[in-house]
Amino acid sequence: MSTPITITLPDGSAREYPAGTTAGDVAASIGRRLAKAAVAAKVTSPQVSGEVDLTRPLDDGARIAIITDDSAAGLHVLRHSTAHVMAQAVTQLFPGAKFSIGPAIEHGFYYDFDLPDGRTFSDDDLAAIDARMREIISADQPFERAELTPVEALDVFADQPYKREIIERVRAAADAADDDLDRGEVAAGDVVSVYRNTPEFVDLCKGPHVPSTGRLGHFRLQKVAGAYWRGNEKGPMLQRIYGTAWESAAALQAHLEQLAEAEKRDHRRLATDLDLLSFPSELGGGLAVWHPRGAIVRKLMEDYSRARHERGGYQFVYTPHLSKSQLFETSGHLDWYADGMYPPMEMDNGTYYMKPMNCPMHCLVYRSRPRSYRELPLRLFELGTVYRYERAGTLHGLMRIRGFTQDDSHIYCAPEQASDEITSLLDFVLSVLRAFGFDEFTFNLSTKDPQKYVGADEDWDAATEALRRALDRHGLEYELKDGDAAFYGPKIDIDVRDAIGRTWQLSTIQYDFNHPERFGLEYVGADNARHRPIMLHRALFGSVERFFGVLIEHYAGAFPTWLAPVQVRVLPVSTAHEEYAEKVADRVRSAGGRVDLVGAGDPLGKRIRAAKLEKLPYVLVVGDDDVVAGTVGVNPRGGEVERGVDLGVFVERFADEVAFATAGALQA
RNA sequence: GCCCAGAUAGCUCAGUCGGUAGAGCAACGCACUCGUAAUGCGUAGGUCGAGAGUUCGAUUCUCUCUCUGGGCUCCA
Repeated sequence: MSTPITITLPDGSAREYPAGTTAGDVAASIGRRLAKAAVAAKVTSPQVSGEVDLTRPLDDGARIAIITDDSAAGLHVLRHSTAHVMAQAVTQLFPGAKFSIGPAIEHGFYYDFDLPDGRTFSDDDLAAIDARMREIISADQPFERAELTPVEALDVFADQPYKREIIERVRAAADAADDDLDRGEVAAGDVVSVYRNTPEFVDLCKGPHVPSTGRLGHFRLQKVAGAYWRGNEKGPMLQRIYGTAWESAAALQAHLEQLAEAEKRDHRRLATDLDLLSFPSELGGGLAVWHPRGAIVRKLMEDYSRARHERGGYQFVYTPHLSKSQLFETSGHLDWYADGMYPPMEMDNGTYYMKPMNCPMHCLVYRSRPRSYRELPLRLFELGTVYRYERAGTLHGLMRIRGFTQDDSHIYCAPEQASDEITSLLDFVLSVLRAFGFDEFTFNLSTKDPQKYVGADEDWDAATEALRRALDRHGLEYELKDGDAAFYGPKIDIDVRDAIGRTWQLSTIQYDFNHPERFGLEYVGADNARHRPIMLHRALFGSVERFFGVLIEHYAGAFPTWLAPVQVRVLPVSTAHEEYAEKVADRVRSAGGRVDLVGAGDPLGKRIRAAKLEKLPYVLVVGDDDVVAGTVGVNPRGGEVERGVDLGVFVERFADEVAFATAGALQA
């Protein structure tokens, strides 16, 4: 027998094992539960570093951590392995199918296929593929790893052109660093790793995988979609199947319920159900009309925004929706975003465009007269409606729309003021978002896209530094998004987490030294010399329409009382109580409440039900007792019914609740 | 823009193997006058998304367009 090897566990303890021991053996030696939950291992040794299969023999001196199925890394392995099973099922059911890539993604996996004769998948096909996958899982096929040279691998995948292309690319590009897609598919260097399940089915893959298909099973195939090979819209369109996979039936079930919950909250459905707005096809895609119920919420959002900006030292401006092309030539938008703008309108004295952004117009306001350093920072605010020609396939309810209104501000300041301004801006943004019920945020710092930028590198560096400093001053964690900046400068984007854990990108703070340059903006400094200001673009809601959509989903249509289209509904028990009900409604109305009344035509239970389906914050039921005592029966949304509440007491409580919610705007 | 799937009453959906359509809810009317999530009966409501083709006849089959949904790509 060869000499034993020493393995170090995550707690620092070292154990001895016979040579040839695998990560799976180590897991088994620690405990049955661990062995059962193990899907792969993370190993660091002189020879290997990274995630490996449980079946891989360990080297002497290796440090090892078992990856279990409920960890992020473990789920990734399960999903990736399930993707392989799906590919095998498809190649069996559709002879001649070519398979390309099949990674694990958040919550699941997908795999892209090219079916013979341009065939496409149907829903029936999905059911058949699902059934075949379950057979493969029952067969408990092993995932056997092999490492090949690229030449050998090309031979193995002789009839798989996409796999060959990946292998060729990896072989050709020693600098494959720019191609994450491919690196996920094969091992690094000049070794190509493959995983074989059966004599017939082998797939190119970096691994690791579960030891055998029997380890899988808690999955569901979800949908078929088209997807471009390598994401290139000029390339071939492949057939993609998405699925979700989890470590247990319970986790799968929980995820499916989460999806159902998200569907129930879909703002497009709720907008129809609650009569908030609609997208008439006569208008064209991505254009909405606001019904009274939606419009009142929007008005409240905008009123709140205006009140906050007024107190925040902003000055309000208005600018038109159209401009001659010259403006967008000056701003650079026609150079960079002509494709995203509505087509030009030729008119007698020139070419006009719908505005895709407000900033060029605001620059004209700035430039309308000489500016002094004493005016800076100059904060211009506008609820400015812009139009962008979003491609037809990208439109999505209020979330992606062609005409929308930005709560848009451009702050002109001296470069040395920028850092302070951004710092206080962050406070302002978060305070407004909190007022709408969001309290978890994530921050992204987007830096220069080397392919798409204007301006000097030193300016970019200084601007990025100013943003970074502001984030640091707040002690905020942020993610660096390399290359995600706008062409004119770096930015901070703020995402919020909603009630069911989804994140939405809403606010943005962008640093721009380019527009002031292009528009020749200046101010006279204390030194009596001319200086160039910098400009901060910022939006809190981003788009009022989109923000409204997010609010609908966040609250599932049950808006907080201060935002609810109808806050209080009064229901007389019978017609005899209608006169008193009118009095109650008047009283609530004069306290500023949005109130309505539904007479006793329908049974009370039916009227209550209707009010609940409309998600109204308060239903007031009034009957004989109330007429006599001057009270109301209060049925609050999500709470217990309270009979005999004094009308004055209810009105006071109600007014307090609304005042508290909007306190941020009312305080200085 | 590309791939796939759709579009029937205000909403959710059924149906027509080619002979111009039906339910539930909503609306309206009548009766009921009721104390906290669906009272009963009745009435009305549809160019079956738009246009063209095939056919004696098209909502149904074919094509084009528009819009919608899921993806891809894009997103100042």
